[in-house]
Parts: sequence; C-alpha cells; structure tokens
Amino acid sequence: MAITRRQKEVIDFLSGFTTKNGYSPSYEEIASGLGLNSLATVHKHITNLQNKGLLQRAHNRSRSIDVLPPRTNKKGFERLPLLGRIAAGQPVEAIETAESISLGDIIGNREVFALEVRGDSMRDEHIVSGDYVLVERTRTAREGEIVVALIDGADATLKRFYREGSMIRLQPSNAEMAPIYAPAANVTIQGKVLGILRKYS
Amino acid sequence: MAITRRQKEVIDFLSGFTTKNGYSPSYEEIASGLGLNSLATVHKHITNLQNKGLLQRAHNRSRSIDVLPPRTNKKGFERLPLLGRIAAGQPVEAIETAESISLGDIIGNREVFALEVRGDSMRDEHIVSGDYVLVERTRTAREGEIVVALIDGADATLKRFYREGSMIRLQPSNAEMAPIYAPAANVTIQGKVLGILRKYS
DNA sequence: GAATTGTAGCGAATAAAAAGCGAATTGCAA
DNA sequence: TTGCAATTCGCTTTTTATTCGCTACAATTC
Repeated sequence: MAITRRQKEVIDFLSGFTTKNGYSPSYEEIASGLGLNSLATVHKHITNLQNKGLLQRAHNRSRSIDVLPPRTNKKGFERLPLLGRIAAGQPVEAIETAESISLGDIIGNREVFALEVRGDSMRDEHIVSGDYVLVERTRTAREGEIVVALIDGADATLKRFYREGSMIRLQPSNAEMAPIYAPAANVTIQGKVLGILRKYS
Repeated sequence: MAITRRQKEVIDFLSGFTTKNGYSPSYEEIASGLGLNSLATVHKHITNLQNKGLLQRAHNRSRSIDVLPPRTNKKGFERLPLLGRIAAGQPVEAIETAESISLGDIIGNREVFALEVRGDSMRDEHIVSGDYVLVERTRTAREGEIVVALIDGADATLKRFYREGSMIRLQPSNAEMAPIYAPAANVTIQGKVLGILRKYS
C-alpha cells in the first residue's frame, strides 16, 4: 500500500520522537511537531496510518502509539563485503579478504539514532558538515568521548567531553574554536558518538 | 508497548535508584523522589508499569521492585532514525526534524563493497586511516569523483580522478602529496566511492 | 466534464484516561 | 504483636483522545 509524503513525515516524526524521549508523543505534541493547528488532523493521520498497518495504538489511550518496524525487507543489502585494505598513501594492494561490515557492527545492541552534522567544529576529527553521526543514547560519557550535549536544556552541540571539577569542558576539534565551559548541572549528555556515515552525492 | 512521559520518569527513577543504592526504593522514597504526596499515586504507577510488563514485584513485599531490561525485540537494526541536525559550529538549534537513514540509502541498487583505508592521502577530504569507504563497482568514473584505481594492474589506490588528454591524473587530497600521472591504458577503475563509514572504538 | 474517493486541513465540544490526593486497611517480618 | 510498608477506597484535577461539521484539493472513474 502506498504512502504519501505527508504520511512519511508523520511516521518519521513519531519514531524520532519516541527514540529521542523514550515515550510516545501526545496528539498536541505531534501537531506542534508537524506544524498542524488541529488535533483532528493529527487524529486522522494516525487513523490512516493505523489502517495501513504502519503503526499500532490502543483506543483512547494516552501516548500509546507504536511505530511498527518497516516491513522486511530488501535482500541482504545491509551487509557489505569487506574486500580488503587500501592504501590511501602509497598505492598498495587491495586484497580480497572475506570479511564484511554493516551498520550492525557499529550499533551492536545499543539504542542508536543519527544526526546530520552542521558546522565545522569537529573538522580536525574529520567530521564535517553533511556527515551523519551515529549516536548511542546514553546519559553518561567518559573522559574524551565525542558526545551530543544539551546546554541549559536548549542548545545541542557535538563536542569532546571533559570533566574539570564541577565544570564540564566541551572541546571542539577545531584549532580556531574555543572550548565551552559550563557547570555540570547545566549540561545534559544526550548520547555519545559511535561512528559516522557519509554519503557522496 | 508505548509508555507515557510520567511512566518513563518513574522507570528512570527506579532504575537510577536501584543502580545507585543496590536495592530498590520504598514507596515513600519513590514519592519523595518524584515529588508526589500520596502513596496511592505511587502504587498506581507501579501497578500500571507492572501491567505493561516493564517491571516485576512481589505482592505486599517491601522494596521488591525489579526493573526489567527493555525488551530488545529489535531485529531490523539497519535503519536509524534521523533525529535532526546538530550544529557542530556554534551551538544552535536543538533536535527537531525526523527522517531516517540506512546503508541502503547510500547503496541503492548498486553493487557495492567496502575497503578499509590506510594512509593519509585523502586527509583533506576527511577520509582517514581506519575509515571504510563504500565503493560501487564500476569501470568508469566522471571527472573529479573519488575512485579506487588500479595502476599497471598491480597497485590499488584511492584518489580523485581527472582526465588530461591521454593521461589520467590521480589526485590525492593532501597538500603534501603529489598527484600520480599515468597513461589511460595503464589505469583501471575498480569503482567509485559512494560514502564512508567510520567506527569509533 | 461530472461525480466520486482519498488526503489534508480547521476549530470546537465531548469523553475518557492518566495523574493526583488523603485516609483507612491489610499483610509481612522482625 | 507490633510497626512499617504496601494496598485499597473514593474522590478531584489535568491531560489527552475522539468526534462532528466544515473547506479544499488532486486523482480516478463514470
């Protein structure tokens, strides 16, 4: 059954919200997230998507929406053969070893989401605008890890994490940029970076 | 099963308390931890969460709550929710939009393999040692694309591809390194780079 | 071209669930 | 057996979902 563009936006919002917060959104939160002014519209969307089998919910229950996993699925596209190592310095051999790699190798068992990077503050780490960072949702981080941090509950940023007494230092990896210092109480860790994914057009 | 915001707060408090203290909290401790004035409310929360299968407890027993680990029913790990954009420069917008991303978005229908990168010749493109490049198997390339090229049938290398008359210029992205020039007849394109994948230990 | 169907949207009124309270009661364990 | 913690009861408030009647548009069918 076909899905409309708007319906995809609704689905993506729902699964994003649930992943981010750990609970499903209310209709009002959905409405404001999608720029809608009427709960009736939200309700209609949810009902349509439920009829299409893309999500489940209990009648008249608050925050009871479950996005169903996308139907399975393309044939084995997810795991790539790893043919060997290539020298990006001196040209060396590309050996055809029989390993493989997939997103699952990065993700493991963890709860992971992706963020698109804007800006250059991690340039010296070779993370640049347009890259997708794969982030494990955790509330803690260890010294020196790259984290997604929320400062004063408002601004999300991608930096290396250091603890200095009762203060947190969020260190950009860009020689031209200064670190951010903030009281530990004002910094919320939203996750730590497990990997990155880059797509060339 | 979906969960409400308050229920998530309760769960988080319970698992936090148990982790910190090694034993589960009494209802009074839960109440004060959550800012509640009535034990009845606590009891209702616990009962609801138990009915949802998120925790276990013995009837009428003190401190007998066990938070169950989130059931990792996830099978299709390959698609990640894309929660939004994050500013890696100045801290800007918080997480808002939502789409999703997976290896399939990069791969599409093509025949793709992966190579592990060694060396620094693509450093200025932010492709560094240890990264995996995702390569479409193809024999042609367009001007300026990043390719895996075989020189004299022997040495594979990762460079940008330029045609200059009957010669090929293979251009490293590293200001300190010189380009490689070779007759077109001696250069075989093995594929072009669609994306990269990086894994942080 | 006209009628029909499905999607997308609005605002207001209604109904139900979730979340809360205080007080009384029950049941385990020391 | 007694004290503390868990349970239950009736009740209120807040939050959330549902429904109704309406407009508009685009695609499909008659």
